[in-house]
Amino acid sequence: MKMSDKFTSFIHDIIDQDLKEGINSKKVHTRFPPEPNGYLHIGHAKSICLNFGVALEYKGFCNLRFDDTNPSKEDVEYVESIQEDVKWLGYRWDDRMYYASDYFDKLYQYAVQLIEDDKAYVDDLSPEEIREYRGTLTSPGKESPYRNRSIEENLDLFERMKAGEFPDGSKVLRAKIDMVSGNLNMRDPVLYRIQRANHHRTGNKWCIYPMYDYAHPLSDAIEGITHSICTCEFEDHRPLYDWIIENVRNLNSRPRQIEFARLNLSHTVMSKRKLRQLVEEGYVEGWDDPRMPTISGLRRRGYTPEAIRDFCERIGVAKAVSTVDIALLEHCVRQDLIFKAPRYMAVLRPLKVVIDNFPEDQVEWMDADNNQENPELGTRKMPFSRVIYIEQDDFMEDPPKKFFRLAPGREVRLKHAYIIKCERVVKDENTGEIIELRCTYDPQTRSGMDTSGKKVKGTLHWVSAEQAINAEVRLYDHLFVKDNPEESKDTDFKQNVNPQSLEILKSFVEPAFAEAQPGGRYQFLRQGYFCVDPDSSEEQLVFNRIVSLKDSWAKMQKKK
RNA sequence: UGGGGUAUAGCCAAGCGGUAAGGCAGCGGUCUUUGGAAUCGCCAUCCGCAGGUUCGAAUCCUGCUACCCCAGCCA
Repeated sequence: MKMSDKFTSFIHDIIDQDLKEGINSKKVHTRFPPEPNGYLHIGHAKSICLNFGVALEYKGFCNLRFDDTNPSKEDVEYVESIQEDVKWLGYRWDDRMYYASDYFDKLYQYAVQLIEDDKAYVDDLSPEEIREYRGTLTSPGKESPYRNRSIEENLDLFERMKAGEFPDGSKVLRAKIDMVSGNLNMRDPVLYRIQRANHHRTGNKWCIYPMYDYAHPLSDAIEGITHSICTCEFEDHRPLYDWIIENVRNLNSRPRQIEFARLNLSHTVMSKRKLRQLVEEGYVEGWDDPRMPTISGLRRRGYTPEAIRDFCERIGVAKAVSTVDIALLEHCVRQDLIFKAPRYMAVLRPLKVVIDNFPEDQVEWMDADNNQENPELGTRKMPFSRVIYIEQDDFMEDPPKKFFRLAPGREVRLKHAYIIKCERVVKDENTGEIIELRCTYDPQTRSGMDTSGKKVKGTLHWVSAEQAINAEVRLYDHLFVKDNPEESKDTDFKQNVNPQSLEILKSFVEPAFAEAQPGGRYQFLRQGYFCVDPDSSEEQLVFNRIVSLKDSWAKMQKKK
């Protein structure tokens, strides 16, 4: 998609058509309807961007509605985190935050109406019996012996269900539709069940609760929703959705359900059940672990709302089952941060370098732009002195041909400073391990000066030892080693957890980081984008790697 | 013996009877005081398969095939 192209999809086509035909007074009103039973993830972000996005594009509205019809699974903890996540993504619902539970009274009245119209009945069959009577995918169901109770008896029984006269599970209210339908959802679906549970909003007022299939279309109609966008697994619920809308009297709006394919992302899992397992079995540290595809995890990792919105736009909306390459998500955040993030220096795996011809107690403050490509981010001073650190990877004692970095006898530029030459390698006598490098610098090559025509192949980042700040750096990688962790039905996805998804380093960062605040995002020059973690304290900065920079050297090495 | 849906490049995805957009990934060049960024170029003679209609088909018709969803008093 060209970035200038207007975002479009089959959903836009449907809306355009409805608008053309003047359906629903030519308004567009959507809703994002999470059940408050877990944390939101990137798949929900797709739905949020779609629903709020469509409303914005058509100058309509999008409601936030909690689908809280099953008190045994839901909790206020989740309604709070969901609001926070939607807000963080950049969407506003103003005063349009609702709960399906707001409509419990109305929903009850509508049910009474259906009974009066002989379209619903109270069934005494047990859950097991209902299942048996439902038939199977390939064989028809049969009608319940209670299906033909009189309207009066149904009315009485339903009222007594509500009054708490019957034990949990002993009776249900069912729609009277068609027990031989090829669509199982139409085989007299349950509308209400008896469940004594404390509801997070209505407390103990109710002991009967409506089912999703009943509550959802009616909630949509009550709110004047015009386009009720959901995922494909609800496609064969649509006839029931429409049946409810058509058979409840006096509804003044006709919402239309439209289905799209849910998001799958490579190298991760998306189902609430699996994410919960990762948390509970200790594969990650919590729902907001930076490796999690949850909104809270991505936020802590350092992803921006802009990047996530851009991602949701780029992946498009369609109905085919698909798995988006996580590289696209990573591309989006690099793209967003490229001009926004100050580019500072951090040496992740330090190697000591002594510059022998630099005066012992001298500190020279170098001018450094904060973002070469965005002058608006200003400049800072970087101390340069006799002892500095460079990256271990930036030195090789016996380098291959294409290695452009430091090696014995070779010269490289230190970004924002001087060109140095490696004169000598100092090793531990016993282990042979490289302890430090002795180098010399060329005073004529200070950054910005005429470098007397001197060209070097490589430019390194560095940190002056004396002024360096200690930091913990958390390097994150894909949570799973396989692009599809659930390769086949008989693989346990946890077998594919990446044992190297987190690497913790003790690093040195330049003094400019002294002012860094939790949530702050930076580019560590030549390495990637990093975000200050809330675990940071006065004593210790903690950084999360959001994403690495593209690295063609690493790629070359990998190919070999 | 059922019902619903989907098939266009490695991954997404436009396309709506006039001769295959775009993005990501990949590959190659230029440039570069980040092996980053930027920039230029390459990357489907072909649209799940087989027939048919048409001057002309990814688009229409017929028949296959593959994959996904559905038998909660979950959503």
